[in-house]
Amino acid sequence: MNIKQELPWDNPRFRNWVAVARACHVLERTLAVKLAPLDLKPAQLDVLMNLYRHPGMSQHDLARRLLVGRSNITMLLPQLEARGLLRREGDQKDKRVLRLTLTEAGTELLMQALKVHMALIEKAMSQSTPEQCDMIGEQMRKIADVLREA
Amino acid sequence: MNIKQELPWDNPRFRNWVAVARACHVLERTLAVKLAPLDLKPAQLDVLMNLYRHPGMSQHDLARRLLVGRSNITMLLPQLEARGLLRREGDQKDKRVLRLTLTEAGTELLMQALKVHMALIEKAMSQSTPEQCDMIGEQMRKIADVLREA
DNA sequence: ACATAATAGTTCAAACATGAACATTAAACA
DNA sequence: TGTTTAATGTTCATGTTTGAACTATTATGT
Repeated sequence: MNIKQELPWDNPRFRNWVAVARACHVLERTLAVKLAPLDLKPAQLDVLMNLYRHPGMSQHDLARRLLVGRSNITMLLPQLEARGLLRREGDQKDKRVLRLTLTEAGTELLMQALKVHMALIEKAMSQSTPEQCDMIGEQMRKIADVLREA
Repeated sequence: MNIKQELPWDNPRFRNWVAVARACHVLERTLAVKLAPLDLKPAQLDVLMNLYRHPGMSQHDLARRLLVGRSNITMLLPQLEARGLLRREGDQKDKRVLRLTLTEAGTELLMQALKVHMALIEKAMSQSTPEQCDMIGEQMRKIADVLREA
């Protein structure tokens, strides 16, 4: 059995996915650098973005959206709350859950961070035509769906 | 000024990149689970893959390829070396550098891990036609190039 | 040759993420 | 109703990642 014949690097799907992973990794690292002046990490930006789009989320929902453990959220939020970027208020109907909302300051900081994020993505995706860009997004959404059932 | 007009979520490039990031994240998490039986983490698999393709690499080169700090490598390698998966040998010409090579056992484990990784990628990318897949890889390589100059 | 710069790797403390065990509250159901 | 099961969030111990300071070695410039 000649193992070389089965090497993943000969497989287009493998090579191309490696490229995807690399691009993600590079953009994430670059984002971290560009976000540093705002004293914000990519993970924290993800929190703010999700709270902006889904105000009143519970911590559990937030954790699932971020693909992260609940305890991670517990450790992450107090920093942001102490900076006055978000509020945690107990739900009246279900006393277990905490409802999360951005404050004015949180929204403000988010908008600044989004400018940075957006500029980076523009730079990255300016290589692709709108059609290519949409196709990539479509495929990636399919991939996420397929894998979440795995 | 109506801030809503500038919201990134209205921008296709932004939305589509978010999908890319999500897909990467999901695949990475899934890979971690599937790799657990081999007692291997994604980061460790990356090390093995790079040493397989570039035998005799220095730790510094490895760190740069993995987009990670040098100290990370220093912390990562002893575990793998203790498991007999790789060797670290001092370069004769330059006594500062350590040359890294996979052992037989390391190559063996890598092949098993690659089967797992490959199966996952096959499942993910089976959604795309070969043409779409190649196009995605091509765009992603461009993105990585553009950003590394940023 | 000598002093200065740069490079490879290590160490260490701090930040961060993870998962299991736990307390509290709610839902299911007998 | 009362008991069991499940869900939410926290705590804590463990492991990982990071960046700055450090040692040792090589390159550069005078």
